[in-house]
Amino acid sequence: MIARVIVDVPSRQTDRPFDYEVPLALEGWVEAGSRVGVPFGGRVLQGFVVGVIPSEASEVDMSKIKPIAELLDPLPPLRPDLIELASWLSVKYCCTMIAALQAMLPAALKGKAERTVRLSESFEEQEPEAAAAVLLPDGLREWLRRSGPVKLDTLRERFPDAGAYVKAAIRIGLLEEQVAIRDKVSIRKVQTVIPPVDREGAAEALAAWPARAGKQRDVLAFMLDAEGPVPLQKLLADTGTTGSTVKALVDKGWLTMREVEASRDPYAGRTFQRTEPLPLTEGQQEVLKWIVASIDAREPKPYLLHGVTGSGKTEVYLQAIQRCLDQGLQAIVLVPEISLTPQMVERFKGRFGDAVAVLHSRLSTGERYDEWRKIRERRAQVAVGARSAIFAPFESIGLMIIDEEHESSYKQEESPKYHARDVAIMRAKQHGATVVLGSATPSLESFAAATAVRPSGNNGAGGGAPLLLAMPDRVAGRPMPPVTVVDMREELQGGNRSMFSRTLYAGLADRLERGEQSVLLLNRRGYSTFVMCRSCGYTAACPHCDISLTYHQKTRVLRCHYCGHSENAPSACPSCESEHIRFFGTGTQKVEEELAKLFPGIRVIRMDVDTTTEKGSHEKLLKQFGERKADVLLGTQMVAKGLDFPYVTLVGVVAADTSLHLPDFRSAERTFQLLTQVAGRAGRHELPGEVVVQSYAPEHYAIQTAQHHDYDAFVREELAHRRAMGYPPYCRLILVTMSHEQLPLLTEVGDRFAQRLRDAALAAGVYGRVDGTSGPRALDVLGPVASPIARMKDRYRFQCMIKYRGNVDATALLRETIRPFMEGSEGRGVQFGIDVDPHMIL
DNA sequence: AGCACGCCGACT
DNA sequence: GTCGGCGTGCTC
Repeated sequence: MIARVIVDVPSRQTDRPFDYEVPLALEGWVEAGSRVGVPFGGRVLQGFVVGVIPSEASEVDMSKIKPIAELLDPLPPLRPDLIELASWLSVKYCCTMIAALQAMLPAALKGKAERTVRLSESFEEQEPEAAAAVLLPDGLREWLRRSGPVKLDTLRERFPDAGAYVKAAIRIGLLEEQVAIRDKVSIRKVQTVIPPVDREGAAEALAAWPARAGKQRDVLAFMLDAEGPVPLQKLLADTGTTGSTVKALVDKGWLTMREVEASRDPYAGRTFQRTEPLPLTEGQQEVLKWIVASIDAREPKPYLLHGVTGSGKTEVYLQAIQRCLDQGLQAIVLVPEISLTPQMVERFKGRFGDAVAVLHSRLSTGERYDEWRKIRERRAQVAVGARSAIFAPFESIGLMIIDEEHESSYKQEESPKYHARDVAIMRAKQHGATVVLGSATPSLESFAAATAVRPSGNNGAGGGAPLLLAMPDRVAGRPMPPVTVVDMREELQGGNRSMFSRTLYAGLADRLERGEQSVLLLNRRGYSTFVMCRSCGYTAACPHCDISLTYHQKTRVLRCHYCGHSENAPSACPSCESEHIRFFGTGTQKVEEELAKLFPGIRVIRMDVDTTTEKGSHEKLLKQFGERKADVLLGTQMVAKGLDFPYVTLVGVVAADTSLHLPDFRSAERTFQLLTQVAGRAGRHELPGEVVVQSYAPEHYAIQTAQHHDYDAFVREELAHRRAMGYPPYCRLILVTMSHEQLPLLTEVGDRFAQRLRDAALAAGVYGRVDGTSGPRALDVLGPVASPIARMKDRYRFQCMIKYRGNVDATALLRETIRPFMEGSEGRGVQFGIDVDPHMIL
């Protein structure tokens, strides 16, 4: 048999299956989805089997075909549907197959070759002369004799000069070399102790136990009470002994030890209060009815659930999932990374217990792998996680929920640059599953699709337009909090030069007096600290990238976000030697100082990049705030999402329009979403809430509509703008980024590439302007222009924007045009990056 | 991506 | 005259 293998080489030239012979010993074990080690161009690599065919069906010359070196997992990590999904991903997002496959699997399964050497056992005796000719340095041979197989890397570390000897020794067979794929983490093994088989005998022995071996007696007594194997760690902890005591009992034959597989459970030791389904409001019932009917019908159907903040979407999710489980189907819940807090996990674990696997980036590689295996081995039926959990290897999915559907974290910014929403809709087709996109502020793309305003001829994931479901009311009839918009220009004219308007100041003072809490949002992107000289205007920039360096207060180091370059912070300006060099803070620091000045003794928790880099710090800060250990929670975007504290009665937005005027067509949408989300943090419980929004452009529709909690009005305005400007959802975009070390070469290749693309579009009869008034089918190529970050890692960057609408297979056109640039001499080393449906235009 | 094979500069 | 620079080209 021949296995068709995708090898782990992230290059377009190797982006196709290679044929390998399945050794007789592995026949029946190697199947589509298996992970294998294969020889490839003089080394051993990891690869994924995407198909197994009879030997005669291979089109490769027999003499070229090598055998598979090893099989890496007993159970293939990939299911057939995931292989199919990977092909779809690689086509839709123009990425390599290996990148698509790897995106679906936990990092633990990215094994690398490890080379080991060991002394040949018989060689020295049989060929003493040859052995003598390769006099391995003193100590090296002795070391090898003692330690058995040794990692080549380790050997190089300890004997840096031994290279030539080792090579010669391998050549004549004195040393044997072995190459195997080694995973980043392995399946965790735990020692367990097994109770005595002869319980009566043990009991008798115990009765007559010598007094001096008291510890052994305790251990044996403990084990007699045990019903089954006891983990060694637990036994030691419970009896207060050490390993030697147990070992003595093992040696005497009373106990035996065994190694068993174990999971690293990130929630070990935590018990989750079992919760029962809550009674639903009429609105919730109506929505649930639709979803349940859809799950039962097992037809792939997407729903857009537009529910205002506090309308009880999560309870609907929980009951829909229950329906799935009752039907023997599995469910996936996606939550934005930032809101995947312990409270969120608790709601799912509380309802479904051990059937829940949790997948998020804060887990260690090993923990993630174990949670993933719970799914693969059918020990879990519900996956709750961030973006990549959409690839959970379930067998038959009934429901996929994407909560806070509008969140940009569902778009992956590295290759493959997929959007979890599109993947969900594709998987739904494969499984006959229902998709629920939930949000208080649905993305314009989803809303437009659900209301049939979309570019004609959807060539995306397809699956039909989502049906719009609405939950316009908060549970228990709680009102939306009133929003006051303060015109900061008037404040300034009125003589108030502080960053707080009189309204916000009064609000804060009032909460302090009443012992209630406030949330302050500083809506600011690119909130990192940077260094500037106040005398000459010098700013510290990365020598490899066109970007300012970020100042890290703790280590007093300047670091580049893009390439990792770091240097010590200067004490004087490197340009003019002035000492007026300043570290400009995040803005939140400034607000914090101002608060301390205005309200002496105020307790502030600041949440921004500086205070949340440490693991778990995010949760710790929120916990403190929840315990009312602070009066004000001050932060960036991250305070807007999913928080629910009963004593928060005031939400202030310090400067609402800082995100409004970014050169990005989504800036109004982002601003509206942020304001609406943050406003939803107030008055979620008995105490009524209030929101104060400070702005220099209070008349802007994004702010006006957010003030009135009027999503529909916002969408109307925004859609009109998008139509006029010819932006999504009235067209689709593909961003092509090109980079090279040499600028002239890059501009030349870039221009030619754009021209080729226009020619191709012209030949296909679709070339034309794309805006609100253009015809039903058109594709336009804008640029190339210098990227907003014009240089990164010593490479210049240019980009082209492809805009198209209607039934145009733009990715196919792009792939065909790009091929000669990638493979042939035409590209001349220019690197191409493709982002389909980009989110970051900047 | 690596590693090999292949043509032109600074060394024993 | 050789060692080695990294420029193309292939990997089942």
